[in-house]
Amino acid sequence: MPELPEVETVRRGLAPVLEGAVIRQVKINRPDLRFPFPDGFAERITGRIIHALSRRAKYLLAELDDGNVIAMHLGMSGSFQAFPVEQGGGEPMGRFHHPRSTDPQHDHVVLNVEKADAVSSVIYNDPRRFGYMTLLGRHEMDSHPLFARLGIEPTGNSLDGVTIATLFAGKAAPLKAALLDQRLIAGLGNIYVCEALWHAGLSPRRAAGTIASASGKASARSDRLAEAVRDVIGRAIEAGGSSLRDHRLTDGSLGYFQHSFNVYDREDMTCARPGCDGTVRRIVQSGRSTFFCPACQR
DNA sequence: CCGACTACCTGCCCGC
DNA sequence: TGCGGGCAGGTAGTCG
Repeated sequence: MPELPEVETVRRGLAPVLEGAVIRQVKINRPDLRFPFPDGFAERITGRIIHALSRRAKYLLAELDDGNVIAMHLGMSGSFQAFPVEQGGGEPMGRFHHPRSTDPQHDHVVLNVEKADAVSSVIYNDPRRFGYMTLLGRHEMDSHPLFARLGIEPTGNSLDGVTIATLFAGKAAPLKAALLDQRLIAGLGNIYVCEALWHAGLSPRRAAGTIASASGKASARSDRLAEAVRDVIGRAIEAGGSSLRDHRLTDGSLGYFQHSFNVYDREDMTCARPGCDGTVRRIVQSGRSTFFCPACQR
């Protein structure tokens, strides 16, 4: 599922429930996701207060009051949903499968949290288990292997034509691969790379090093690409991400950016660019589908 | 170092 | 209806 816009959507959905909440109970339904949970994971986060829920690239970060950070990656199929828990009667805090969970088989982690006397269950579901969670010290963030080599965020103003020209200078790899490389720009995935290249009118097969001017500085191409990336990511976040298959917001509703796709999953359809009569093609690059219009993406 | 490829895991969809 | 193959939003590890 999730690229940066989906993770940011999850963060915005969970923040009101988690920020300022105390973790009352943690249930881990299996020893591992993609990687084993750290030793004592459940015990070490139980009783902690979550000061802030932030995001770096495709990682969700729960910053705890003891200086540790829970880093969570959703892999391909991870999702969170938050449910209010009725209090009084029964033992709601002890419940693992929430009655409203639609896929209890893959509910791997349940956090019961309390904030202002309201109790919520926050459930992590992940059928393919490519996601993972770990716990690290706040001050380890810059040196930790998961984060040390992450590139710049594609949001805000940090990504401009100069930056992207510099990052891609001398690269023989195709633009598609360079944009997916988390060490250069962190947070893009298959969908939004395809969409950004379409908006920029650039071929996914073009060598990344060729978007700079002859002197290696920013060019019309690098400016266009930087703007396309920022614009696609920004609009996708506003739309609540893209809901393919199973991606849902934390309240169970659907994002709607998939209705704004111009090339992704549109093989054989006519190019959406006004005045272009090209046909969207699907090719495979480094083992992954790329969708693009050969007529207007050069 | 770079770039291409494989593996990880489950579910779904399509064609036969 | 059942079955095999291909495909899926990510990335760590390996290999040339």
